[in-house]
Amino acid sequence: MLKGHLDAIVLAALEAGPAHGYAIIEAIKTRSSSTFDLPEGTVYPALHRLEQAGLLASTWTTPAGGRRRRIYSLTKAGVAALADRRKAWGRFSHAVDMLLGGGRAWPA
Amino acid sequence: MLKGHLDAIVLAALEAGPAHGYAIIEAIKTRSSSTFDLPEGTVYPALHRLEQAGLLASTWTTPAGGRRRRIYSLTKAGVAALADRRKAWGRFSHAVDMLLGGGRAWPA
DNA sequence: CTTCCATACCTAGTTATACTAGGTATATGC
DNA sequence: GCATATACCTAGTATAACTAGGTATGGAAG
Repeated sequence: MLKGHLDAIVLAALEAGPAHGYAIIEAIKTRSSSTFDLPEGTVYPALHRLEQAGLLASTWTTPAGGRRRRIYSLTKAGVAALADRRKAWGRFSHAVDMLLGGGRAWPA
Repeated sequence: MLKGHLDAIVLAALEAGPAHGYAIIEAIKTRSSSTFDLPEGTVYPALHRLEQAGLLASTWTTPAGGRRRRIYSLTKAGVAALADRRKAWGRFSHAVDMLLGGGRAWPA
């Protein structure tokens, strides 16, 4: 369960350049060493949501002798949102690390 | 949004010893440097859920001249679950770090 | 040559979870 | 005596992730 962090992951996947949905899924799987093998039903709606929110833009392409693809790229707002999400992830994961790392006794 | 990780946080808060709900909320706030200032409506239902699942046990106490408190403690299953959740968090956060840390170009 | 798999997209509906917004009650400080 | 902090609770809401389907093409295997 990625709840709340999927957007950041998808945005980050597009940081290196535009890509289509299926490639994004593969990239997330590869770059997470298969920790995240996301079903399409998770990623496609997320892409639509992010486009709706103005963080992504898309165009249809049909490569020579290929299937139609929808290419997504980060908008300016998307780049900014990614930076925000990264900071939020840093704060979040640091806080959880503190809480889980613990094992200290209760403060008096 | 803590989705999916709240259980681990609550279980970890009880690792150092039994405590009541309100104290757990305070401890989470303190030990996360106020990153997590969880509303009661989040924590109490979570405690009930975890008790229902057999990961926590509770007893009522009334300290001298005090309000009634429900003291929660980890069960054996709760200790085991915490260990699992910790591992899951490690895998999860490491994977997200890889994905967000990136910025590399697409592999050919 | 056809059958299967990988590619590539989609959505309606379910589920689970965190949160909102209330409510109750006691002890303490001003 | 009134506000604040302590201490508990629950019904309802929002929404995100996932399940489980559906469509269609290209290439490989048989």
